[in-house]
Amino acid sequence: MDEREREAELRRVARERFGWTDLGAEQAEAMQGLLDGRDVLVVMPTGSGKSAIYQVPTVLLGGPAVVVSPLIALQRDQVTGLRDSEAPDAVAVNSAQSQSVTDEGWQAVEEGDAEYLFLSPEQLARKDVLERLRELRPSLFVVDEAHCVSVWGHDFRPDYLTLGEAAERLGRPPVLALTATAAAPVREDIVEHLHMRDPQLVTTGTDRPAIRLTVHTYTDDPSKREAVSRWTASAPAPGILYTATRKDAEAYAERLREDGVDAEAYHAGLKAAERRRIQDGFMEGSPAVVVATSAFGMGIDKPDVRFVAHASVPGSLDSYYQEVGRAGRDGEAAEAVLFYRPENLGLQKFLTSRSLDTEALRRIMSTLLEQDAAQSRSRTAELCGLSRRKAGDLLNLLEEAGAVVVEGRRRAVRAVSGRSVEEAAEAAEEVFERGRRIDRSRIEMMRGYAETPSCRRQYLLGYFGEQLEAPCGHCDMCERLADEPGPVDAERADASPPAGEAGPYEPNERVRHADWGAGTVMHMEEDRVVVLFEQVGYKTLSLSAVEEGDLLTGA
DNA sequence: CGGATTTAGGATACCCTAAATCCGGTGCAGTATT
Repeated sequence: MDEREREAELRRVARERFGWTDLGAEQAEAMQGLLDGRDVLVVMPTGSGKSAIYQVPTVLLGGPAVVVSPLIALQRDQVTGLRDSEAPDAVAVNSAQSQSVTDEGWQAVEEGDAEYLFLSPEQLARKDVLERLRELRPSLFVVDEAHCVSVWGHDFRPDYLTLGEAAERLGRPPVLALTATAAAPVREDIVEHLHMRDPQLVTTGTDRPAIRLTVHTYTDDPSKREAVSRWTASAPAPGILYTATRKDAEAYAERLREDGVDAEAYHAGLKAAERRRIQDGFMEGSPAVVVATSAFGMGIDKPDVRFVAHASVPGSLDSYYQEVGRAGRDGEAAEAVLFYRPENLGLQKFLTSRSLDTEALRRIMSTLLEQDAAQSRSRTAELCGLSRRKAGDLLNLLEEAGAVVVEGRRRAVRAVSGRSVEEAAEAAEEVFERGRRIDRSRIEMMRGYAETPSCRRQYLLGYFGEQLEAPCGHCDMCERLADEPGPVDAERADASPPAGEAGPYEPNERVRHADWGAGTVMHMEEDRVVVLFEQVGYKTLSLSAVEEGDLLTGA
């Protein structure tokens, strides 16, 4: 079958089984890649039909799709959605449902009555689950919300880092990773940890032009709180106000209710039933405003959210834009307002300051070196007197450092010979430190966005590796510069070098720094350049200093 | 890292200031307890 016939097949299935008559070019491109047996990384905004990309090809490939989904609530929604349609059925395997439901689910897939199987990464860390999946001969391995690999894998949910092994264990079908936003380091993490091979990248672009970007800066806490409350109370609902802590979520929600706003707090400290009630209510229109920690939002696809405000800075532009992206999905005007105090970055620094048990790291390495054969992860934990969780974290680091390899059949771990315990431990420590440096540099990029003297959107898109040629005209900086009397406004808001007079560096250009090594130019301003270095993360350099010291060379 | 709260201490007779301490986000799964 040639390419044209396959596309016709895809369109036919999309129409007949799913009722979709208009496949987008990017959707079709990604589906074709999968049918060709390729790995595909898709970066597309939520609501643009990412799920279709695996749902349609699964029908043609003749084997179920294994879909990794981070939240049980999300799995439930997707299963229900597919059951209510003409499309093939779906089932989920997780701890929140009874054993009998899970058994029926497995059976349905085994008998061909269901084509999609939703699971968490934790399920895929289980030997029995992998074994059963392998016998199903899955046709696709799909990772939904794939940025979680990078955002959660390194500490919060380490099983995200072993999904690549899991895919291999169950027969290594084509791997599809889906996410709405992913800057370069996040994409690299996804590709590396899912063991993707020469993945095809399909993206529709990150920009959401209808969202107006604004930052308000405050020096003291009380005036910021007052401004947040007032602004939110008068903003057109529905909307989401993000806070950094649970306590703040409660406090702002209460204050807003006093001001007559239909607002409720949402965070992971609430009972499950309460959370569901608030989320469902928000979808239906009440509460009109949800005041939430980062716990709120994944899987929320409400088209008419009119604002997403942040009472405090998040720890990265990745998180910020992920949250902002929940506004204005209907394409109508929406507001993204950040209430900024530089001091609030301190909390984010705390939250990213994990520590490393260097003693346990050495213990694992020396124990593994003493073994004749590869050991399972849990056996390794036992031998070293560590919890499975902690040993797993450390093994992930050692693996990334190349000191430990995972052997196919049992996912068993073995120390690479020829390296001393000390060398291996130091290599793993370096991997850890690199992660910490990158986390820190992400916080600095968040600061950079809040403090940029030029167009916010240009800064934001530059961070995601996309270039906006002219200032957007739809952010507070563009508007501020336009309001000030003076010559040609657009030109003044445009901090990038004038056309025809190209700056010394081009976005996406590879460069090398004397101390920081290799990197990629992400964003240019009149007198500064933002570079993403592989080893130290994002750095903002002054162009004059760079030129004087001859700090950057082409790579 | 910074904000909120508690504790200690000095100076004065009830209170104020400074230092010390604590706390902060995201979910799965499996186990113990009603």
